[in-house]
Amino acid sequence: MIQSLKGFRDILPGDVEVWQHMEMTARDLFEDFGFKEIRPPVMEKTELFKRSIGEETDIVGKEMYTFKSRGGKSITLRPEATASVVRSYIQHKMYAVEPVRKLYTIGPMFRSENPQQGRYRQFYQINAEVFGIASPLIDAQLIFMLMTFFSRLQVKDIGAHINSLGCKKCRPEFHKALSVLLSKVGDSLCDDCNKRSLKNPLRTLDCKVTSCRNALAEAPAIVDFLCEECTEHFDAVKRFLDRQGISFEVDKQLVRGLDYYTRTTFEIQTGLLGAQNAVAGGGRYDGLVKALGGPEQPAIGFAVGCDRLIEIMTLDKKAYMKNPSVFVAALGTQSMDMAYGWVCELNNIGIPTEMDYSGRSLKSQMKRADRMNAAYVLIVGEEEIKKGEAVLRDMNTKEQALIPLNSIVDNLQKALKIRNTKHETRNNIK
RNA sequence: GUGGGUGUAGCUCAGGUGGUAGAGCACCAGGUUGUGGCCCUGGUUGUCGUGGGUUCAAAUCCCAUCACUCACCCCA
Repeated sequence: MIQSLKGFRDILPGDVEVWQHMEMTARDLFEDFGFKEIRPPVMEKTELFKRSIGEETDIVGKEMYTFKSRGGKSITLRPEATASVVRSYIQHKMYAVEPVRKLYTIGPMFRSENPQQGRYRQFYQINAEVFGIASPLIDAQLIFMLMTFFSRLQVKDIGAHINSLGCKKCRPEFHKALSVLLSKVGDSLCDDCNKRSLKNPLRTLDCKVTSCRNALAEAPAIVDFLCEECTEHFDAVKRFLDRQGISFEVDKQLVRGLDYYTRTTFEIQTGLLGAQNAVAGGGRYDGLVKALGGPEQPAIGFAVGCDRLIEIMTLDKKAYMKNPSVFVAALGTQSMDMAYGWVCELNNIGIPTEMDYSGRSLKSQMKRADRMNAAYVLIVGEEEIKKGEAVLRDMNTKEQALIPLNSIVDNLQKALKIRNTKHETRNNIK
C-alpha cells in the first residue's frame, strides 16, 4: 500500500468543513479590514529565502525542501509566505500604483522537520502583510484584527505576547551588551547557545535549556536599549492596544526566528498545544523590501498556523456539515428513471438532493436518508406512478403529503423555502 | 538530526508465562412481503505494520525496518 509521505496528511470530509469555515471567516474579516487576496506560487528560487529569512536560521539551514530544477537552478518549496509576497510586491511594482498595500494569502508551506503535535511538513498558514505604513497605528490594528479573528472563531486560552527588537540603529548597542554577557557565562551555556552566541546572539534569549535560562536571567532586555524613535513606537503600539481593550503581555524573551524582523514582534500563544504554543506570530520588517531589491518601504505582517488553530477551535464539526435537503427513494426501474431527472434538476437549482443508485429496499433507503440527515424523503414507487402522486415525508415531523408527479420540482422548492424561512426566523429571534 | 511510547477488522481496543485471532461500534441483510432513529437475529471484513531470525509451532520471543505519536531542536 502506498501511503502519504511522513508529515504530509489528507484533510478529509468531516474535517474539511471546519477548515472551510476558518478560511471563510478569515476572508470575510480581512476584507472588512481592507485586505486583498494574493496567491503567490508555492515554489521560488532558493536565493529568495536565503536572502529574506537569513542564511543562519534553522529554517534555511536545515528545514527547506530544496532541489535542482531540470535546468539546474536551485528551487525551494516555500517554508513561509512573507518572502514570496514581498517578492511579488517588488516584482509588480505595487508601490508605484498605490503606496499602501494590504495583502493576505492562504496556503500550504513546507518544512522538513520531524512532525509532532501541531507540526507537519506540509502545513497551512494564513498570512496578512501591510506595506507602506510606518505608523504604530497599523501594528496595533493588525494585532487587533488578529485577535478579532480568534474571537470570531471562539478560540479560548490564548494570549498576545509582544516585544520590540529595535532597529538597525539601536540593535548593535544591545548586541554589544549581550555579547559581553555571553562571553562571560559561556561555560554554563549549552552547545547550541555557544554556537548561537557567535552567529545569532539574539536567539540565545529564548533557549529552553535551564542552565541557559539561569545564566541569562540577568541578560539585558532589548527594550532597555531601544533608541528614542523605537521606544516611542513601542509605547504607541501598547497605547493603541490598550485603547482597543486588547490585553497583552510584554515578553522580553520573545525573539523571532527569522532575521528580517525589526521593532514590533508578537506571538499569540496557547496552553493547549504542548510544546507548539504559538498559533500565530509576526512583526515588523522595515528593511526587507529594500533588502530584496525594492524601494525603502516599511512593512509588517503575521502568519497564523492553521493546523494549530483548527486543533484549538473545538467547534462542533456537525454544525458545519452540509446535509441533503431531499432524498429521493425510488422503487423500481421506472421510478428510478424519473428520480434521476428530478435529482439532476434539483441539484442544478441548488437544492442538495440524493438518491439510491442500486435499487435497494425502501427500508434501507429510509435508513440511509436518515443517516445522511436528509430533511425530506420523496417516495416514488409503482403505486405512486399509477396515482400520479408521490409521497413527500418530512423526516422531523413524520408528516407525509402527496404531490403531483408533474410538479415535483416546484413543490419541493416551495416546501424547502417555507422550511428555510422557519429556520431563519428562529435564528433571528435568538 | 536525537530520544521515549505505540502499531491486531473501517474505528476504539482485548488477546498472563509461544499452540496460526476476539469484543464493542460501524457496515449489510432479515424480523416489519413499501417507511428512518429504539430493539432482536444473522452476516461480511484481518497478509496481527513490513522483512528476517529462534522454534515442531510466533500476534506473543529476538533483530532490523517503516509508519504513527510525544518530546528535544526550531517554529505557525
